[in-house]
Amino acid sequence: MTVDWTSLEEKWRQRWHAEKQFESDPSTKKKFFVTVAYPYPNSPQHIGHGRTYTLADVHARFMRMMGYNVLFPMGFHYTGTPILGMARRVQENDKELIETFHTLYRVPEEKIREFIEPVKIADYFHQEIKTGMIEMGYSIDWRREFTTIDPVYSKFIEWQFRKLKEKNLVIQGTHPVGWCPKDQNPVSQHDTLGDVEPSFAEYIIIKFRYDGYVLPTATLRPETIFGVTNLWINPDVTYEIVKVDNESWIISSECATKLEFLNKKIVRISKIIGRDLVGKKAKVPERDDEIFVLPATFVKSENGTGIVMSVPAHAPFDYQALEDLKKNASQHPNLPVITDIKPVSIIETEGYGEIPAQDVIRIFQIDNQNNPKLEEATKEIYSKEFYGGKLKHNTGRFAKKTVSEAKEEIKKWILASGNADILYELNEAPVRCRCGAECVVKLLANQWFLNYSDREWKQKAHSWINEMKILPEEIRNEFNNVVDWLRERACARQHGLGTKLPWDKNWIIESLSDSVIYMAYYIIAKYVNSKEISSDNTCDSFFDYVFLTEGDLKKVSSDCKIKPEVVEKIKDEFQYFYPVNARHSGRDLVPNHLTFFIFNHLAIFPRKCWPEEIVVNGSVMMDGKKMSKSMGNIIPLRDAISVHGADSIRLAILISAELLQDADFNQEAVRGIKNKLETMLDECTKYRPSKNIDLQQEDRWLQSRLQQLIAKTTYSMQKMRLREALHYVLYEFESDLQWYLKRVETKSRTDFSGILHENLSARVAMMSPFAPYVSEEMWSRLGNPSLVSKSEWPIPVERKIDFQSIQSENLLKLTLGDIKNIIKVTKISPKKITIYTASPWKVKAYQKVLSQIIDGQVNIGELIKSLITDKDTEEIKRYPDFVKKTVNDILSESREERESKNKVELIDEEKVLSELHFIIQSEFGIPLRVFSESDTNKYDPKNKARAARPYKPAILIE
RNA sequence: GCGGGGGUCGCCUAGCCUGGUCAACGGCGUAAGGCUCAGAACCUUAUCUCUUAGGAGUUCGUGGGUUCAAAUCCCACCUCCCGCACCA
Repeated sequence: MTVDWTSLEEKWRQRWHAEKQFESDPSTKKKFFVTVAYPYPNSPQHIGHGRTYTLADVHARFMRMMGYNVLFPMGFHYTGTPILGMARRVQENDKELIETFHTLYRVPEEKIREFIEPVKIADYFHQEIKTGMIEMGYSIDWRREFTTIDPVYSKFIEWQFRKLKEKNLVIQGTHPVGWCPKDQNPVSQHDTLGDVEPSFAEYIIIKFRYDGYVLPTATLRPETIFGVTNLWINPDVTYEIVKVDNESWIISSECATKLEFLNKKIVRISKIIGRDLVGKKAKVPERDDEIFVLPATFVKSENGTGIVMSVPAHAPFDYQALEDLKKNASQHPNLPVITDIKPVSIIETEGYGEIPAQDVIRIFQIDNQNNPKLEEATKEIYSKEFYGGKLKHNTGRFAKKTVSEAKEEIKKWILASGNADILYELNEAPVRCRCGAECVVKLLANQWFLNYSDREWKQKAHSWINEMKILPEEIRNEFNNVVDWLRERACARQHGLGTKLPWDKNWIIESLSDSVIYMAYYIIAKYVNSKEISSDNTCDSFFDYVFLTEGDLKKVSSDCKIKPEVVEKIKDEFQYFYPVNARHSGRDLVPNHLTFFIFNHLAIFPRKCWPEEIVVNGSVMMDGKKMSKSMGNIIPLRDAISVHGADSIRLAILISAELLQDADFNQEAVRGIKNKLETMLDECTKYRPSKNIDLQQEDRWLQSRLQQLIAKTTYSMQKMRLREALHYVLYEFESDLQWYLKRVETKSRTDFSGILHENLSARVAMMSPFAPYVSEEMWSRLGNPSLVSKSEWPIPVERKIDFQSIQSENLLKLTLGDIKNIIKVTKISPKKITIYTASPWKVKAYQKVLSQIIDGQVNIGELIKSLITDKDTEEIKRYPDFVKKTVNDILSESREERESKNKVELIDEEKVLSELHFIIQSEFGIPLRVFSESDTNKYDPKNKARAARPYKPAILIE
């Protein structure tokens, strides 16, 4: 039978919708508030996105069945810059992007044309993603939907930021960014040609002085000031004399431009050619001596200031330039000093000699200053010395410090005396903006930051992280690490969609900062959507009242012009649903969003509203490979749904890995699951409830197993070990069913329909959070008029577990297995089979051994001793192997099994095993006889009976 | 470099915290058989090596150690992946 998944899903979706299944309002029930990080609508969602949402949905559905009033809402994060960049690219007719919209995302032509407007892009993918979520069967309360550019949301964010500012957690500072001088805008990766991330490094400008002028050099290694022997200047470059904040600097003209963007006041005075400076003497700051300015061709005007300080002992370029100069000393008759210049070693590093620069130059076989390998040599020595180097005695008070710690101190020291400054330099210059202009680094003045460096705030975050529930447990430590290294974070930018900073309208609140407490807004959104409140009503006192229960109801009501009962209702709803009970997200959000989420909740809300639990999941791989556009292996979720159906996808994603692992999605697995579901669905029409049958052993067994499976599945669900839970529901149930059917069929029974119905019903109920659509269908085919998503999660009943039957059926299975094994190994075709159960004294001995093992005694010698002293079991002497084998038998079973056997005490093996003849008869068509080892009249031609042990009968096959 | 997570029987994965349940779950793949006109699907069985009696041997990145007992605990090493910021 083939199933029409599309219409099956549609049918149940409509019923859920009609019955308002997932809309939740405050009630007298316990609540459970589960949220997921909302999507950024700049593309349709793919299988990978589906994982987090599916996980959260399963959680929501499970808790609903456990009797909670579950709220699972969804919003859309419009704030941010990527959509802006995309709109610009559409306007510029970017072929690649339009092609992606066309073929991969299948956006209609007329829509693409609208995409020059950023909000249209967001709106389009918003609807696309929402439809996908509905199709996936997510049990979302859509009345609470919103976007982050809704006016009321902005009011809410303004409130949030005023609160943070009141608490001094928003501070102001200066911050460098990649910048397009033409667009007058910061640039990120999306804005550059070739999508280069405009990264930059901080250089320290060190001011050497000559004749009233400053000769600045830029370096990454301020600590090497102690090893400077000379300056390098390019004799052929024309430098500029520039007034920089009341000093006269001699720098390249490129450098002058860079400085302008770093908020320096620049006045260009005149020019000077490099060679005119050669041979001059410059004063070294912080050192009471002078050095010569020497010529070098490796010096480029576009790098740094165009002047370089020379540290030949530790910088390969400098060493080589000096060597080159010495070789050609005859060409510089006016510079007799050059032969006297010697490298000054100031850092010692394991693996290097006195002059590390010389060492690397030898290793890299470099012979002149224009050799490209010098770059590599420089990098190597830099990193080795930075992490492993120590400053020598000739570095004053910094002696003996490691380079990594001294660097920062020395920088501060020189800066403090006014002999240094800071220059930012793009790492991979030139970086070009999409508009074509070359990017620079701009120092944005008065940038706003969230002060995650705040000691007290960090402390608070740490202690809550240690207290809250975090799944999986392994990730808790990572949160603590993040809190430790987090520092000030820019929380506003100058372009993008979003809310303006309330006290400084030039800034827009950045997207990772306006998405940290929005779960509270889901309560508000319902009333915005129902038009009961609007942005005219929502002032700070309203939020104070609803979220913090601060202020006076009457005053709030008149301030906001909302009826007091409405204000009160909203407040009560918030107070009912908050805190967030579970927040789900991918692990990529641990170092940012999830941690900010904790920080901000602690800052703004009272203790009772702090989030209770975070659940983190890994990502999804496609056939073992990372998903990426360039690999072309991104499958839009909606495409996958139309091919495989939502349920199969949900199961495939969840069953392939535990929480934190990357899940692998592959087509074969999905198909397998789909077939399995179809078979199961078929089964659900076969069985009907029935009463009053005579329960046989296998019936009691199946019922007991059901209880055990319910207990195990429930436990796994509570730990969010969904793979494991699914495993029980899909596979362990299956194998139990298989055995049961074999048993009843070989016994030619016809009265078991009710038993299977009971079993299947529980199974379907437990499957419904995972595969909601098909479970509804199964549920209804099993004869239930109501919805399974509204049903109760099965409760395991311990007293329904009959350990006797469990042991009995196990004995049958094991014995059957042994018989098959013997037949396989001996390759005989059996004519008849005889089974011998162990003598009563062996059973006694077994029980003694078992109970002693449970008490922790595994020493075989001790066990034998205690058995011999007991008259009932003294016969053990004649069977030296018995104890060892029995101990092994017992140890090779689970603790559970042992306990269970210990509880049962003894089963009548002879009686149990006689049941086996049904199966033997049906499978081999031969007779089976059972004797006790102690039966003196037994048929035992090969003397096999003596090998019998409890739970391990002896077997004779002829 | 710092921080985090891995390396398991063809592939993907579970087990590791709390040592004996482990030749190690399950899925995929492969092979044989059943069902079928045939196929798909489904079901059964097998899938480290050896074995004419239910057994034995060698395995869980490598090398040591602890223990009656180690995939699991400890130490060292090799190796792969991810994050390191103003970007969602």
